[in-house]
Amino acid sequence: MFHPVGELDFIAIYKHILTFWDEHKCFQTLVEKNGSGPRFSFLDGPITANNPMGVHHGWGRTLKDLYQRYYAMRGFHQRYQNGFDCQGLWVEVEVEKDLGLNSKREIENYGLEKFSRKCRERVNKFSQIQTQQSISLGQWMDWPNSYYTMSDTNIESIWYFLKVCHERGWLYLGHRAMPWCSRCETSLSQHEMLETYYEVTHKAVYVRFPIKERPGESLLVWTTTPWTLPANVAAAVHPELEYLRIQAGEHILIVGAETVHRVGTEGKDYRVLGKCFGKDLLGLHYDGPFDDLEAAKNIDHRVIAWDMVGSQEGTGIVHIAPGCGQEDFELSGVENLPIIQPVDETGTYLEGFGEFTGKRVQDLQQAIFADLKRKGVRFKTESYTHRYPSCWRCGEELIFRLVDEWFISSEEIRPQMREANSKVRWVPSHVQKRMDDWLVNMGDWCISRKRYWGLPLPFYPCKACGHLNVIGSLEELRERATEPFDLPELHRPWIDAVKIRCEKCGETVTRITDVGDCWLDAGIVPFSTMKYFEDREYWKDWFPADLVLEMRAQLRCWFYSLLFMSVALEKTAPYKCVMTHEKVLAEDGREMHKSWGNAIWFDEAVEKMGPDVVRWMYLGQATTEPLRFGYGPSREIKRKFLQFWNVYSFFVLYAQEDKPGLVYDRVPQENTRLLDRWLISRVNSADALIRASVENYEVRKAVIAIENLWEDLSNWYVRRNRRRFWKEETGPDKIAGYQTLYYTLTTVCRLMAPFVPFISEHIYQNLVRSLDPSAPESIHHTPYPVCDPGLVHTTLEEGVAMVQRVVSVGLAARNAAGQKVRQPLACAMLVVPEELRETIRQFEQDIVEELNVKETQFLDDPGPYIRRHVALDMKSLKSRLGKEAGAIRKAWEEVNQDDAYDALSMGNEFLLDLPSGLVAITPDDVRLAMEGTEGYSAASEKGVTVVLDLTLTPELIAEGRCRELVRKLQIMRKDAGLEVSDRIRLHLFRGEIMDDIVNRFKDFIAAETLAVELTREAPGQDCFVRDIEVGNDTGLVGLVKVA
RNA sequence: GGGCCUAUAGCUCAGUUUUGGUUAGAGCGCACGCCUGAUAAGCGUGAGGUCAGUGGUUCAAGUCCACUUAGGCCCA
Repeated sequence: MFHPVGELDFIAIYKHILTFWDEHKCFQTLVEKNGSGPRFSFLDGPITANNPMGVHHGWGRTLKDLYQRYYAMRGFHQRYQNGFDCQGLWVEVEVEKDLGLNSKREIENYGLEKFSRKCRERVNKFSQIQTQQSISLGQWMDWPNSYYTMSDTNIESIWYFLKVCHERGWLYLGHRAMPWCSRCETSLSQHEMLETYYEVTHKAVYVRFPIKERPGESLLVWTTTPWTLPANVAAAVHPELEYLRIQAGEHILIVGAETVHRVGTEGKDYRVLGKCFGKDLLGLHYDGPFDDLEAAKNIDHRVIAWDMVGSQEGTGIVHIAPGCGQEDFELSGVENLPIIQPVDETGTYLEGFGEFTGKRVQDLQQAIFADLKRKGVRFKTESYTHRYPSCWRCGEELIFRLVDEWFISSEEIRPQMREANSKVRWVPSHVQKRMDDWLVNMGDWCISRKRYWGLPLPFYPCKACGHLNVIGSLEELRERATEPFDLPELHRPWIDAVKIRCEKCGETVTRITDVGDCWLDAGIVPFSTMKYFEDREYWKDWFPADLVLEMRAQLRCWFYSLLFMSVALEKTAPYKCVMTHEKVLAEDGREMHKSWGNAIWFDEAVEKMGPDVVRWMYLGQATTEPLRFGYGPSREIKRKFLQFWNVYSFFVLYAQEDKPGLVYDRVPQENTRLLDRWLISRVNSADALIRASVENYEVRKAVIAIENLWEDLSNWYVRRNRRRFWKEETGPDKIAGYQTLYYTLTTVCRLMAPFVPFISEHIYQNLVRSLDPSAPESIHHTPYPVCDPGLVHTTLEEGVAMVQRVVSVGLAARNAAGQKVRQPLACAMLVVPEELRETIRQFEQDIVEELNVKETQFLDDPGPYIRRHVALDMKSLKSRLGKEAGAIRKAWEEVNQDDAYDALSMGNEFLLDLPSGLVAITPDDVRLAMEGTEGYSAASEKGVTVVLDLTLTPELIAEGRCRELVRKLQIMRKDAGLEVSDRIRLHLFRGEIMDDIVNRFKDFIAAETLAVELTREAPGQDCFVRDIEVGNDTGLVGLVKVA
């Protein structure tokens, strides 16, 4: 039979169950069991195997596991392939830190071969750690079969993709200004700019550009990046904006009309001389601030038109340096501007920049300012706070510089991607529009990185003939290589040694040294991991994925690269549905931050809360809102589980005694009570709701449905049925009760199983497997329960809900009258909806017991028993009617409250006759209250009114005192340290009340307190003794355990 | 400057679409109490809301529409 149930210990349970699954190979059994089932294709987004997992990873992983487990219980065959993202700057930067390296030069000195080995080691180490962490969260995956984006297969698949792009003419080497990290010495692509903008305060400078054609007059230009001034070639104005010619001190300046206030303090120290439009300034020439430098010597600085110039920004005149900004660079094409590239990869000034040469951008500010001052063109400086991008990896502020990078053109594919996106189901739906916005705005995809540990781009540009050779596979590389090779892996530096023959001219060609954007690595996985090249039939079975699920930030990373590559290769989206979730915050609503002390580590969360609690926290949260993760919420969750656990514990406690013949997976049919059928109905209607919610990606709804089921099970079914299980004999009624509870507990566990795999397995093992060894070995091998509509009784569920409300309202009426529940009352009169009377009548006994009344009656009209009272809401009246409110209050004292109540409670207005005329009082102006008339107490809520008859007969009073006495005896039993089943001898000594009560209720008292002997003699030395007070009487009581 | 999301009790959040409809709900916290055969558990009652604001549609708006404000996210 069952094992006794101890305390709820999530940690012990999960550890035990993990071992159990492992020893019994439960996951493998599941995969085999569903091997011939319909397919559910889930595609796992690769997690970067670079650090231990954080709690923010747990959300997605829990959702992923929920869906895989749910569809597994529904018999679906799945791949269960986990993925690791292995390449790119992420890994390099961490390895650099470990090795104490701090630049590309240091890496090269260290040796690329050793460096690549270290990167691989790191990935291997953390993929193992992350695997263990995921297992502890309960994730079931085919772990040994995880894919790694650094694998040769993955790399070759990307090569194929790149070759396809090349064949379509999409691939090109671009020369552009890119956001650049001078520490990592690489550019950042558009999607790497995500979450890289921070509030930064910079020193901004106003600089004069003296106009050649107008001696003594200058353009005033403002910039937050003074280091770019040596690269200035032009000044841009908006042709349609108004500009002012002003006298400021000794200078005459040209400034935008709307920004002129910046020139001085509140406009006091300048004088307007004239005005003009931007177009009037076009073509003017000016002296650049650094014309003395070799690199800027022959530049012809002029004023150009640009309609992106904002009227509020800076001075309305924009400094243009095409070598230092993307928009500036684009403008240089339109305006045919020269381009000055001031810095190298490390942000160091190149030759030709005088004293700046050899210095880094970050260290130059003072020198530039000093130089500008010396030349007399520095107008003023100011601190300026704005959002500025920094490197997402190392935190270094980014600069913009001109670089050669490889791009995939997005013009041709853009409409196809938008079309494909329109067929995808996004959860939540508005993300689809986000994706479309992103696609509309996406620039060409910059795929090259000037780094080491990454996908080697298979580009072999021929210096002799200019032809670009793109290799599409390892086999092709072998065929075209100048000599045979043996590579340990497709990575730098090994691959760099391979040279090929140009297919055009036959010249020997070397690979470019660039590696690829890591989103290429991740975007190819629907092909590389689904046997696109080896087994097309298999691929067709699994592509496109039914579900992809990641945090929303993946929109322009993984979701984007997946879509791009899949549309390029197959003209279709690789996913049918994409579910996204928001980010995880600390309990206080802020980001988790080590230094703020609000961070919780993943391992710590699992070890302290238990994985089931962690999962419940994730699954109970709307995926559209950030999750607040913390110990406070986890305690609340544990309490909810405890409610269910206690029912389980209660059931096992009694079932072990009585050993009723229980049958797994059978709905009790015979001898059931109405409340049994109600519970069975609740389970089945919840089942339907849970399934629908999960399948519609409304996981939270399912979680709430389960919690409500726990609540009804514990707080109504068990509460109302407890005495049924105390009975000595085990008759048909009791057996039906057991089977109902058994059916419910095991079914609810199976409903919960995909959500909380550990605790549900634990209970299943005890309730099902220990009883029926032929049942499936694991709860996760059982089919997900199917709602039987024939067992759902809507009227019954509504009726019980109404009974629950009657009880609640009745207790409120008791509370209002100050009558404790233990004092029996004669009658509760109920006003309830006509159509539910019949159902409610069947539960009269429940109402009678819960409210402790002798009987219930239905009432058509509570009128004679209640007094209505309408209180004015003076605030509302004052705001609506002003001064009249006082007069209304006076007049209100004369109003018949019943009439007013009736009118207002129906939502109508009530007309009040004032000397000044009729005033309409609306339901918003009042508060409706109800109280019992003399001798009655009443309360009302949502269509239910309960009137209690408060009249106490001597008989009722005596019974109340008896219950009081019994209660105090029970406390004594507990204080005496007795077990609940211990039998006692009871001494009721002294006190008149005893005589009366004992005479009337002797049997009742004996039964309730398990007294086998009840005596009026004085308690002896062996007794636990106490003076107690009942009503106005006191007495001496003793009790002692008897054998 | 453009787009998307959010705003409900002290706190954390349901409810809002499909389908506008009685007195807007829960948990936590707080106050008071009950129960004592689930017991280092369980339960009840209460206080606490101008449903961000304004306007509109409607017999009827927390719910639909428009605008405004505040916060968040994204783009530029």
